[in-house]
This record gives sequence, C-alpha cells and structure tokens, in this order.
Amino acid sequence: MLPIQRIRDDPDSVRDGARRKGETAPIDELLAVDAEARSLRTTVEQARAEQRAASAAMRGKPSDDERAALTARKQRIQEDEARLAELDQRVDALLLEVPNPPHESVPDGGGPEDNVVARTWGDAPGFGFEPLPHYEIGERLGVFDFERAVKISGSRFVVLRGDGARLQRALTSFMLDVAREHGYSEVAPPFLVRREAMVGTAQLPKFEDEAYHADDGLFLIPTAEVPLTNLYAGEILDAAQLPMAHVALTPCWRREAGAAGKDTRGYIRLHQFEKVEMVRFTTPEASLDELELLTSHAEHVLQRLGLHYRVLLMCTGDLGFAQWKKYDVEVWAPGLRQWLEVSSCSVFADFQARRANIRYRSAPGEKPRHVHTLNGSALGVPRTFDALLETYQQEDGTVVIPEPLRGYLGGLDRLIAP
RNA sequence: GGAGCGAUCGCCUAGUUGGUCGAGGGCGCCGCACUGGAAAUGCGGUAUACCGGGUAACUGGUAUCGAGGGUUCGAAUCCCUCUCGCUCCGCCA
Repeated sequence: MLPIQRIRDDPDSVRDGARRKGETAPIDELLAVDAEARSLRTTVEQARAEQRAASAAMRGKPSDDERAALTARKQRIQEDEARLAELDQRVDALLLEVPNPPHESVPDGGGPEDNVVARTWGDAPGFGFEPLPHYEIGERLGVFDFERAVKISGSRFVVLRGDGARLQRALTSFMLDVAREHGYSEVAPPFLVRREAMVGTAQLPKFEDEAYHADDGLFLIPTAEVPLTNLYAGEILDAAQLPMAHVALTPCWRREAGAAGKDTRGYIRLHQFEKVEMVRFTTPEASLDELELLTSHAEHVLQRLGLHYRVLLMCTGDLGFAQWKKYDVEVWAPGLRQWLEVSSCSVFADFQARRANIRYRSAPGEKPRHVHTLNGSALGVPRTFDALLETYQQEDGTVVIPEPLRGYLGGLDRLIAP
C-alpha cells in the first residue's frame, strides 16, 4: 500500500504507475473521499475538543440545563463521527487497491514479448535421439500417476511414486541446503493463514478468487511468501538484524491454475505443488542490490544441478500488483522445447511492509521506518523436476540423477523403470 | 468442545466505588553531570497515527490502555460482541 500522502502530493505518478502495469487505480475516487474525510475530520475534532472542555468544566457538579446542551451536541458529534468512520473505511479500502508503481529501471511493456533477457547460463543439452517430454519419461518410469490423481482429487493434481517421490524429496532437501549455505534461516510455517496475513502480502483483497480457503475463514497459502513475510507483521526490527533471510519448503495451493486452460498436460500447472521460497527483509537503501543477490541465489540451485536457464527482467506489464521490480528465472525443458518459469524474484519496496506494518529502527531513539521486503523461489519444485527428467534422460529411457542429489538418495544414480 | 482467568506505553508493572489518566513506577534506551576512561550515582528526556500552523526546530488539536460496539456531559475503569493468551477438563496424532 502507498502512503496516502504520496497520492495526495503526486497523483499523476501513481496513476501512471498503474497504467504502465496495465492496471487501474481508483485515484480520483480516493482523492475525493479523502478530501471529504479531511474536512469532516476538522469539524469533528473541533466539536470534540469543545465538548471535552465543557465536560471537564462541569466535573463533579452536574447541572441539568448544562447537561441538556451537552447531550444535544453529543448527538451531533456522534452522527458526524459515524459518517467520518465510513469515509475513513472507504479510503482504507481504496488504498488497498492501488498498485505499486514500478521502479524506474523496469522496462515499459505490455506483456511477455517485452521482457528483457538479462542473461543466459549454460547451453541447451544436445541429444543423439529425440528427447521426450517429462510426462512421457515419467510415465514410463512409473514416476507420475496422473490417472489416479484425477480419481482422488480431480484434474490438476498428480501422484508421484517410488523413486520419483524420493527424487522430489531429495530435490527439496537440496534446495533448502543451498539456501542455508547462502545464509537463509529455515522456517517451517503454518500452511493455513488468517485473512490479515493474505492482505499483508497483497494476495487480498484483489485476488480472493484465486485462493483456496477453509470454512473457518483461514486461507491455504498460495506461496510461503505469505507466512514468511508476515512473520514480523506489526513488529519493529533492529537495524542490526537486517538483512534478515528466511527460507521455507511448503506446499502451495492455487485455484487459478485450472482456469487458464494452458499447460494442461504434464507436471507444470497444478492446484497443489511444492516450492522452496526465500524471503528477505532489508533497509530501503539495500533492497535493489538485494534483489540481484536473491536472484543469484535462485540461479545457484540450477547451476549446481547443471540445468540450462535464462533470467528475464520483467517489463511493467508483467509485474504483479505489489511488485516494484522482478526477475523471472526460466529453465530450459529440452523435451517440451520450451522455457519453464521456476522462480520469480521480486522486490516490493515498502508496499507489503506498510500493509503488514513491518518496521525497523535504524538506531536507538530513531523513528521506525518500514522495511523493504523481497521474495523469490529457489525453486518451484515441479518444473525443476521436469527439467531434470528432460535434461538427463537417456536413449534407453532411464534418467541419470545429477551428482549433487545422489547423497540425498542413498547413492542412487539413475531412475530405471521398475 | 466445556469451565475459569487474563490482555495497559520497547519489556515488566500500578491503576477496576467513572472525572485530577495519554496514563504512575521499574527496566531498557538517549542526553547531560561526575570520571583519565568506565562502572556506580544524580538530573533531564524517552509511544504512535492523523488533521491544522510554520522553510524548519517546533507548535495547536484529535484519536489510541487487545479489536469493535454501547451506556454517560465525561470510560483504562461499567455493559455487549469478537480475537488472542494462560490454567483445568474432554478429545485426539
């Protein structure tokens, strides 16, 4: 959320920020309601001051006629207060719907075609045969069981089996360990969160239909970003603690995955998937550099696994509602012959920190300031899994397991059909 | 799920016959004094948000004692609802 002061002072830049993202911001309505609230606030506060003074003056000696006058004014004040409360609520609600304007270093653009390739790592693997897509490899190896997943849960779910299930577990352990090497402290958070937590990271109120929720009002997390970022909601951190870095492995639940109608085949777009997520809390001065660092941490996982990838600087049109600047990391899937997004590394400036009220004190006695928040996947598990199968597939149908994962699998070096 | 107790300023805590309470004390923190320096001690300061005035230091006002609502001229103090925490019981992995 943006400070109302900024919208009052410079509504054009905020409007323009929304436009560059291809979104709209209710700026005019916001300013109108705000102006009305402000003038009414002056009236109410003045009336209240008078009422308090009069009330204090007659302390202890209540006289009936005086009291009648005060009672009458009380009525009027209460009516104005009610209206003011309503206006304030509308201002707050509108503020939550104003998107974060992009950082100036973000290229303008309307969609994927305008994203800029920042760098590419490694080379596409070559094959002496026709490489297969992961779902064919996996089905032959008994790794995926899509049919039974449908029976249990419907479409957009998958069952992993045997060494496939083990490989995924190995992969997630490996990812967590790499993050730990980079200084992230591991967290095992709740997977169900309150509404306020979802508002804090800006999944709500705008994207309510994309989330699963339980009948007691809790939401299933769409990403570990939600519990991790909200870990320090309402708190004032010490400058000495910053930057703070956490990582978590969680399942992620997303409703929208089914609606898009694309990537219907394979282990790519599911209602439930696992993801290792990194979150960083930093000072405003450091946050842009921290985005580079965070992104490098995501890349590192792919480098260690020897997977070909590229990093995209996302254009304004591909930025999310809350994002200030974002890199996507895409891994090459040689069987599918396409790039798969496995990480999205974003910096939010103080947009989330304002919503969740996360602050820090730069020195004792200083006023608290909002932190900057960042997050990025390291990595999304299914697509990394896919790239692994496709990259390391052999002509005989087996899949060689890359060296760094073997230790997690009791030395297993190859997936073989049972 | 049942019963009881509780939620006050960064932390601990005083305050519950309604007014002198935005709120006292201790700790912590900041400044000053003392010191060669430090400790100890002494003195002073030390919440946040919003509205208005001022280039600014600052200043006038309002709100905030878990959250929301009510009673009252006036509520940290009374009433209602909710949330959270603790203790005991039940249930359960």
